[in-house]
Amino acid sequence: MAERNGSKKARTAGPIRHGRYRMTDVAEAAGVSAMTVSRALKNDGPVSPETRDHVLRIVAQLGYVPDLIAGGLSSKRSGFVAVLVPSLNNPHFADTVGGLAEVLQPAGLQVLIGHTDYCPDQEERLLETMLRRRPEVVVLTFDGHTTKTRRMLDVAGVPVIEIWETPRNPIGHVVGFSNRKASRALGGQMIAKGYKKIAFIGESQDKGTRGSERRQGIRDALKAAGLDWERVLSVAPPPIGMSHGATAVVEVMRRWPDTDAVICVSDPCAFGAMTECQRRGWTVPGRLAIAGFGDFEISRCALPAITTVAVDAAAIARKTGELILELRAADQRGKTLPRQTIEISAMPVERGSS
Amino acid sequence: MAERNGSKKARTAGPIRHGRYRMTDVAEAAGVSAMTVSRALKNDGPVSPETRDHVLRIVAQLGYVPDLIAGGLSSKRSGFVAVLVPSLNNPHFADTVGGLAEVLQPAGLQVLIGHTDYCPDQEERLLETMLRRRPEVVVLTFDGHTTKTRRMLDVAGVPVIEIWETPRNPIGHVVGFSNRKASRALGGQMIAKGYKKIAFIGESQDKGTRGSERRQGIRDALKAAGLDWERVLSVAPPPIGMSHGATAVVEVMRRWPDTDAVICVSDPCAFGAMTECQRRGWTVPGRLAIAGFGDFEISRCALPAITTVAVDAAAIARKTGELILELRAADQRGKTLPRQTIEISAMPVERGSS
DNA sequence: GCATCGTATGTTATCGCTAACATACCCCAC
DNA sequence: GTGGGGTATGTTAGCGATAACATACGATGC
Repeated sequence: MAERNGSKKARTAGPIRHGRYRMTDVAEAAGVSAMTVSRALKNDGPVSPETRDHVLRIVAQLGYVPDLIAGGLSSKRSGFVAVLVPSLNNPHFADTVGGLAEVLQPAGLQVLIGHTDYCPDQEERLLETMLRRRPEVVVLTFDGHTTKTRRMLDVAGVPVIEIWETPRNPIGHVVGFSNRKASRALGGQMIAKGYKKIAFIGESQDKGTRGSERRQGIRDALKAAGLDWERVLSVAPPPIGMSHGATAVVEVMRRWPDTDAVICVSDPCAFGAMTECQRRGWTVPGRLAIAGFGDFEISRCALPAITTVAVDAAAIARKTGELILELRAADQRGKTLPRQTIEISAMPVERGSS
Repeated sequence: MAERNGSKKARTAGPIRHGRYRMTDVAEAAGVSAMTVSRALKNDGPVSPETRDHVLRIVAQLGYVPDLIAGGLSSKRSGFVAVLVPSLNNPHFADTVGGLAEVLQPAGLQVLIGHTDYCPDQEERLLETMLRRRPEVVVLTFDGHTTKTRRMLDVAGVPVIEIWETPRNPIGHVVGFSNRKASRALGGQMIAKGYKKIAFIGESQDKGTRGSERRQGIRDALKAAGLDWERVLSVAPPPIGMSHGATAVVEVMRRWPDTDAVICVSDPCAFGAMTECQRRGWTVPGRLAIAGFGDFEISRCALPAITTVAVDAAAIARKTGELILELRAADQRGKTLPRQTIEISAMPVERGSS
């Protein structure tokens, strides 16, 4: 591949291999000014259809790819949306991120993804890194923010959306639901079915996480019904998976042998608990009822299917995407939107495991 | 929050809310030049320790966040690594992306993630979008690239790493394994155990995907053993999940009632098939043996545990990360690395389901 | 027929940072 | 004491695009 940039002084081959051409190269080849090329590419300003077509033909011919780093510096619009999730390896967050990306792509926005590993300090570090890219919106998944995190967001003056929970003390907009209330509803349903010795398997060091809210929701339900609410086992820091559920359920039965139902902080954990029961010959739901949270594919497919809380996860991505586009449109007109709180549905679903 | 940028002419509040300060603001406050601030922040050039500390103190005090858009334009290093995966909602790819991000973060590199939905055209579109950000390395998950995709990569002159497969016609570096060979080994093992009527449940329209390689691997094994290799069911376009496995296994038994083993393109699919068998009272592995691919958590936890192919997924992320850092270091010294092909282990694991 | 307007294009001046070069100063050797 | 070489800093000139302003020209109205 010969160097074709002879027109100007020879360019050094820097670490970024430049898409061979710059906008001025295209302009020269098309016999117009760079500004006209810019307008033709963005299809916004006034350009005659013939000029536009001509320019685009040259662009295609050369294989010119515009440089958004330069464009962003000049236009002051990075085209980035920063999205922080606790973990990518969680179908819910993966779907949320994927859904968001799909909504934003047509609008020319790109998602910058980061995962915090459920650690506020990691969130802080990651956010700082991302703010250097001047995102136009920041999306956070409720995770207990540090003081510095809040300060950075404040200083940056960037719109913030918190999702997957309705935080007590929100930073900006919210698209989510109350994990505590949803969990309480699930607990209420189990109690209504007649279970009386209900245990909860959850995560340790879960300050600020959804898991902590869910634990409290179950406790709320048990207390309200006057039942024993001490049967809480905190296994390990989030996220806990199937194998944690398996070991935890054994521990629960060792500590509180008369337990008749176990509610887990999430579906994978519940699945692990259930298979361990089956392995040991404890029938589900005969000897022990099981419930999870989240309505993952595995809960629907397991045998028996697992009682859980179904969250309208697709709606979170969709509504968040729409809100981002609105925020951006408002900003373009120099306005700011008032704080929005969008409630997402999360309902218990009774299945064979309870 | 009052506007504090009075020093120069009043700045318009553009769509990107500027972190209040620019490097010159910091320089002014510290009584040094912008260049010194830049050097202090990057900790590379010659700066006296006292100056450095002083500058960093001012930076912290003001809450200054450097602008990488401007920095990237000037230095010609975007700090981006573009990573394309078929789907985020797949524990393997999620872990790969997560692992990569962790390796690259300390080096100041940021991952730009995109998902292709197993569609070459989407890959092409996504790649074009990403190339506008001038990534320093592009990571692709083998997926059957379009001609234009290959051309764009060629023109961009950016190093490419293909992962999770060893493509026949690689674009650049490779970190992966042969899905076909691994699958063939699994098939061989099933045959050795005595299964004779083996069916395969896979994906339709799977050109260029790992699924297609796996199907061929099973066929290779069956042909080599002189067994019937026609029992192949292509259910739906990738990715197929648990529910597809469930419906497919029923269809397999309807078409070929004497089938004694079913190998699925992936573990979730195998799990779905297995639970459906159990639901119908077909014992696993008594009536029907089941195997999957990938060694997902679910295969280890299911009852019985599912025979599968264990891929050293963590190694893919680690080796790819290391290769990226090497490529970058080489580039910094103006060199290019010769094409690397790094082989990852992928071995059949026999479990209770077969 | 001339002022007025709107459309299509070009010109200029940044955007915020860093590479490359320039300078100032200090220390040491001979 | 003078030259050479190092270290710490400053100055200048872009990086490649776009916003904002300037211009050219044809159409329209009276």
